[in-house]
Amino acid sequence: MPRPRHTAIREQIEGLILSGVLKPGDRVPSEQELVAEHGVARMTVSRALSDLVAAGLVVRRRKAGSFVAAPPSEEKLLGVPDMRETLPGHAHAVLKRAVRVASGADRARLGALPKGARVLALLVRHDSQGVPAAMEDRLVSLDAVPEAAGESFVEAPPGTWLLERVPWTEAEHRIRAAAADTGMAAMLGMAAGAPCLVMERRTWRGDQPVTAARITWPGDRHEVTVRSSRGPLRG
Amino acid sequence: MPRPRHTAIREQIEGLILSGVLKPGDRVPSEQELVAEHGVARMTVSRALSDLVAAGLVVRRRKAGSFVAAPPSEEKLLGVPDMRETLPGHAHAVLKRAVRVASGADRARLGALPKGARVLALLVRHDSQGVPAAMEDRLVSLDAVPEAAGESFVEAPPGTWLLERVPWTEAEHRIRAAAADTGMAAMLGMAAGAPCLVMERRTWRGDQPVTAARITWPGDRHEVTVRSSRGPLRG
DNA sequence: TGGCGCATTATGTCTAGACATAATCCGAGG
DNA sequence: CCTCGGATTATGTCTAGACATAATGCGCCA
Repeated sequence: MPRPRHTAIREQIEGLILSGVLKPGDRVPSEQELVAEHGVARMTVSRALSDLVAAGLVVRRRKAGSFVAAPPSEEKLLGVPDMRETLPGHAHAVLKRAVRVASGADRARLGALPKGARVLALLVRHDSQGVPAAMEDRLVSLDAVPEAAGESFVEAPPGTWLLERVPWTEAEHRIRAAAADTGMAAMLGMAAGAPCLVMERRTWRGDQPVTAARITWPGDRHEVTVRSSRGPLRG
Repeated sequence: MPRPRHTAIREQIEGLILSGVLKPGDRVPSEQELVAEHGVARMTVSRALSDLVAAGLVVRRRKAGSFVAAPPSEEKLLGVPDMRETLPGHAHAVLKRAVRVASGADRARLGALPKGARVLALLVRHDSQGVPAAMEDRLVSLDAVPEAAGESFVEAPPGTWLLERVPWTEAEHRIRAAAADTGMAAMLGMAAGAPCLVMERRTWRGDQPVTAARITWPGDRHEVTVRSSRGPLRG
């Protein structure tokens, strides 16, 4: 079958959003404009926009128009709540911060990077009411997010900061249990060898790696929740 | 706005699928039939069916018709692979099997059950190439799945068996790290106190609890992977 | 009996209209 | 300057057609 026209229209707008040309809150072309641009009936562009709504990339408001949707909260991405929202009395401290040319190990964590690409490496401790709650060891590709090089991450922790700025297309989480080594145990105020929940999260924009984070939680202080549902749908 | 007609049509079919009247592989009414039944234009029922396809409840084949989709594999539910597919040389053994009236503890795990409801309690060990790989402690509500009472679970482990038969609408996973107690350590062939990944999965059909499983993996032999993506969409 | 090709059929996409509805914009009146 | 209400506008839904396409299955022919 020839490629449906509504698919072409949808992909054009997807491209604008995922490439960053259109940012959250920006207006996307109205039905009228798309009808004129592509020379199709209104139902056809309506279908394209409806599909984008279903995918969560676009929100539409009568009379106002169609807009790029805010990216889903980390909460929705996986049950991993945004730390600032969930941990009571959350604070964080940036323990290390370095910009460097990606090493072999960095490449292994982030995936295919161009030769000589620079990365930002961060080590952050998250506290809840003065008690250490998690350690975050993160790499950010400066190819994908150049503006991260000038960010101190004092205001917002890197997870939150990135999620607000960088549109992503793909995310992977790997969760395992591990025993705390002595360094980790000291930083988290727990016994060496005690069980920890280790989560590695990687995100991509298209084929381009964006960030890789390893977050370690004391096993007795945290759990990850994932909820999924199958129909009835929104609507 | 008055309730859209395509929504009413969609929900009618959703109801047939989720209530179990239509099972995976069954034919759903054709566009023609729905047009005649509801007195609407074909595009309207087409929209309803398209939404069901997007939700993964229905698959459509030209000339053949529309059919109830096979439920997603456990693989897709969460990155938790179906044990039979992923563990090389998988075998399982039912260690305990009991039918009883739900106790207070059973109620706490499964959620709201009618008074006097019966449950099936199972304890299953999963092996990979002769080595213990996981312990599964599961409750099944016999209100939701009466046919489970007569099933031995020798052929297929309970997770696989249930997934093939019971349509679900909601699933929740909680993942945490814990130290193995002596009993668990003995059954899994690991040291007491060693880290384990504990996953509790609960599923519902509508408001009705279906099953609750607690699966314990040795921390060094397993990890859970979750992948999510945001557009480009299928199609 | 067996295999091939074509008619049939259900879905997939699209059009050019129509009316409904929510929300914004803007002007009139206070 | 502020507020209320109506005109405007973009989206939401729907119709009655149309043509395209894939796949089934039947009949024809060997």
